[in-house]
Amino acid sequence: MSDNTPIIFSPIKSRRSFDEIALEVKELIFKGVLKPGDKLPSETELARQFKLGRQTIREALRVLELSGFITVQKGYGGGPTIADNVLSRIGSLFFDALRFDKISLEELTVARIKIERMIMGEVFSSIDEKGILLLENNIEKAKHQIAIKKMATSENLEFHQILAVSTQNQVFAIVTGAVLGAMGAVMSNLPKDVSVSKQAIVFHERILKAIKQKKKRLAIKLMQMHLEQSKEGLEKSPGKLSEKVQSSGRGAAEDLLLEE
Amino acid sequence: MSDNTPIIFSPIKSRRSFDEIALEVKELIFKGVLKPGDKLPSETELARQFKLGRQTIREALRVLELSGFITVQKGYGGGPTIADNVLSRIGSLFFDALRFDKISLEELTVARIKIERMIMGEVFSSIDEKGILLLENNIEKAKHQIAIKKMATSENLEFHQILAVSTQNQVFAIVTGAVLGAMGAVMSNLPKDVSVSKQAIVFHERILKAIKQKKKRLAIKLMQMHLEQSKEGLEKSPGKLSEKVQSSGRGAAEDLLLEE
DNA sequence: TCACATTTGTCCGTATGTATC
DNA sequence: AGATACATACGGACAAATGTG
Repeated sequence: MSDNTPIIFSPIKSRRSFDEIALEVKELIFKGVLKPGDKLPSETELARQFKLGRQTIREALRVLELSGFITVQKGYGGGPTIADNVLSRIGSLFFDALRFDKISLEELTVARIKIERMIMGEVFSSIDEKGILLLENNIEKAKHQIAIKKMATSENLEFHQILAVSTQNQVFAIVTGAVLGAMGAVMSNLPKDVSVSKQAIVFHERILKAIKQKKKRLAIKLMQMHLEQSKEGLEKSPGKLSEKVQSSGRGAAEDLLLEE
Repeated sequence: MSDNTPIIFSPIKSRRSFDEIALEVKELIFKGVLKPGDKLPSETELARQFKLGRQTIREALRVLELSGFITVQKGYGGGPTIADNVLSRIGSLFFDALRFDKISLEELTVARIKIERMIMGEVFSSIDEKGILLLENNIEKAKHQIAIKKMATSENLEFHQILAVSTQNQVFAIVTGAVLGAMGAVMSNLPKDVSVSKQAIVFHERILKAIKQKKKRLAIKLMQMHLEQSKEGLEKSPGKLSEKVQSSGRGAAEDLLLEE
């Protein structure tokens, strides 16, 4: 009940030095002083400049890394580099959230249908030639997989991601990426059946055709049918996502942490 | 081209010990062995159990903290506690993405309208008495804020979150939580104007009324109007978010990092 | 109010692994 | 192969915060 209080804000109690350092670097990035590809000084050098210990600097770098602002390479010529991974971090956190909340397969597929239906509606006002080309190439790639008797799961998911990207709205792209990531994880735990991939490709071709012909209602309808069919396929393999997705950790830590 | 491939997974090159520790703890959380509220052992104790240095443990804790899985408190009785802040982390990363100019305010608000419109459609088939009660309570809380001449921003955002939760679909709740988190971050950087909160509450009351009367089309229409109005309000504060949000950093780090 | 214990935050010095030249 | 530069990791120490008696 009290758990329904909104999420949203974390109090600004950053009196930890490494948080402040991370914040300063972020500000420099937002200002454009530091751009993706730029290299930050090494840990020891940063420690010298900020007059802080290396441990503190390291934790600041962890913060920046986990927020998608830098990557770190070791070895000669390595060190922290400004990156642009915020979106992919959002995607992977989203996937974590799915697992954390133990979302059911039912919920996931239902939400996917609604979301992709909505996106299909958006695509028509924004897709360009390049987007259509991407879709065509994707279908070719998928067909090639089938031709060599392989599943085309990731190619087929990519079809939907391309559609989301075609809305020209990153928010849709992020949300879809996250949901499809979860779907991919589910599907990777399913028995392989090439005919499933084949069915999907047929739908993708029909959807693409509808897009080319600017038949919006048809495209939306086809998408709906496509996803409903896919949903039914998934339902035949029983179980919750929370059970499906769990990597079979052998629980080394389990005993330790709980021995108390 | 190759950059269009979906986000989703980061390569598993985690040869760093702290990444592995973080992963192990995450798995325990996913499995349900560790639940929000549970306390982890102290840093020194963890170091002992995992047979690692305290520094390594600390970095693992940073990873977990930045992913929203734990919070850390200092002092007696403090230490790491399992938390459920993944959504708020996603929200703040969304906000980072906005400032990084990866997402425009336009994109965010447009996406929000489409998503909430969709959710409004779902609410009718799933909301129960409890949900309606939550909405009523929320409006009361918001009104109380206004009564004492305060903004009701977070209360008003919560209204929308409650709607998303009412769909009984966690995916919608998560997506909405992330988007609203970003909206909240945006709004917190806007000049305070109680009349804005007031306007929103009026709409919320009308929407709630429509829900009670099972007038689906009306509710959707009201939601759309409400959000369009809110969007216009945001657009009046001129410029891009990236300009608005900059905290006037005095650039202490700037000179240092660039002196090379 | 005053110690006191616990735990994070921060520092230093040192050693090891790793990638590049 | 060897030297260099860097991140990774260890151990020990002290400061600062926070709750208890």
